[in-house]
Amino acid sequence: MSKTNKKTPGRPRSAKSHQAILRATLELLGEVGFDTMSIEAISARAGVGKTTIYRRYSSKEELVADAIESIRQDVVIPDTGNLWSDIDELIENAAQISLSPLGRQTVAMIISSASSNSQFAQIYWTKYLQPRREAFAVVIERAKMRNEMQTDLDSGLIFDSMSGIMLYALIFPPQTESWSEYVRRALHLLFQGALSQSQSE
Amino acid sequence: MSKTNKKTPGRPRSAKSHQAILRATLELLGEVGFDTMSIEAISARAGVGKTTIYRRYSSKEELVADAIESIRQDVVIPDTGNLWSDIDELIENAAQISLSPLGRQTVAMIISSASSNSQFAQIYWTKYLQPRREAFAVVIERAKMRNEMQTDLDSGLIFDSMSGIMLYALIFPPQTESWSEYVRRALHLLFQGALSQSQSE
DNA sequence: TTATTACGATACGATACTGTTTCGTAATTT
DNA sequence: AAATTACGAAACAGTATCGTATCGTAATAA
Repeated sequence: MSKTNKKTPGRPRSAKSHQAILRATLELLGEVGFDTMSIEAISARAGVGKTTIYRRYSSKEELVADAIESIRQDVVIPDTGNLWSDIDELIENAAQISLSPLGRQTVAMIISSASSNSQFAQIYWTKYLQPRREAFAVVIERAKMRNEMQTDLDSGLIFDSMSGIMLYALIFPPQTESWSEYVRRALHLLFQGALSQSQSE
Repeated sequence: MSKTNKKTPGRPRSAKSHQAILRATLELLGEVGFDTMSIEAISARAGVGKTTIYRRYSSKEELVADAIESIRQDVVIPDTGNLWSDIDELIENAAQISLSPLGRQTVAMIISSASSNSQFAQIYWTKYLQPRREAFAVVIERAKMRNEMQTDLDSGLIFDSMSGIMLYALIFPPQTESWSEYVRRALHLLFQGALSQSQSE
């Protein structure tokens, strides 16, 4: 029912144009942000007619949602055998994604829309954060089994706190150290209480 | 050298108009956000001519910065004699400010500008967060003196972590409990590690 | 009173984007 | 070959905002 079934007559939609549109959308989103970005600018950069975009998407929201969707990365579940090594991997992973212009603008979009309509925030939560939150639960579970953590802690709450700290560091970048180092230090503070008493360092 | 020295000839600028402009700016900022907000709309709502605004401010950024500046609240330093009571007060205070539409839009503005130009983020940091960060250091210092906390902890880092958690909860509001309750729970997790061993609850 | 500045209103040209339509051409199915 | 659909380009009317300029009026200082 997918590619093999080419029953529609007429010229098919160009996959090349489609890719170009998504690419241009992401680039502009990162450069100027959602509000400032115009359909005209997207079509110009993609080298396609405005019509081609309007034929595919009926709103900018729809287009951007699809563009972001198209680059969704696989969820990583680190398993180094040690909690802090796992966390370091997560930090590096988060750094790559969220320190990019696109990452910043995505976050900005979510927040500004969060007050009036919660569309983007909902989508982002469900499609991006939720799976990672669940993957993180596995990491925590392993740490508990290795006796690195207290067993009664809420992994979801830990994930949220970690995310919050990272988000804050994204907006107000540390002056005297790198983002990763700063986040690592903050998470260490967070986990001090989460660690078993035997694991004081 | 201020009001008493009325040496300039001609009609003075209307303080009433000035107030109306700032008020309208804040209202619209909360309602539609920075990008969507037009000078025309502000002047219309304030009941003043566009000219009057352009005479005072040369850019929207300048106007908004002044408007936000005008409602800057005094820094609160709670001193209840108990760390958790102090923190509860801070949470309630933060809830009032940041859960409002204006608070949300302010945060959104800072984040979206953080990537291209860091103007707002810088201003917000210097004028808003920095003083509160320092005030919080006092709260922590008192807690240390009461022996409620380890003495070697970095109060700035704790403040940043708290802010991050609050920010995250602002964007992705908890579904099953109130914002304040959720934040309180997260901060409890954070402070578990910060508390002295004798103060396990 | 006179000079000076601010006021609100309105008009202005300029720019930019919207979403639609029309056009001749290209690609694909039947 | 014929029918059908998509393509990019261009023109379109409509809307919105920009920042400036001009107006007659109001308020204040010298």
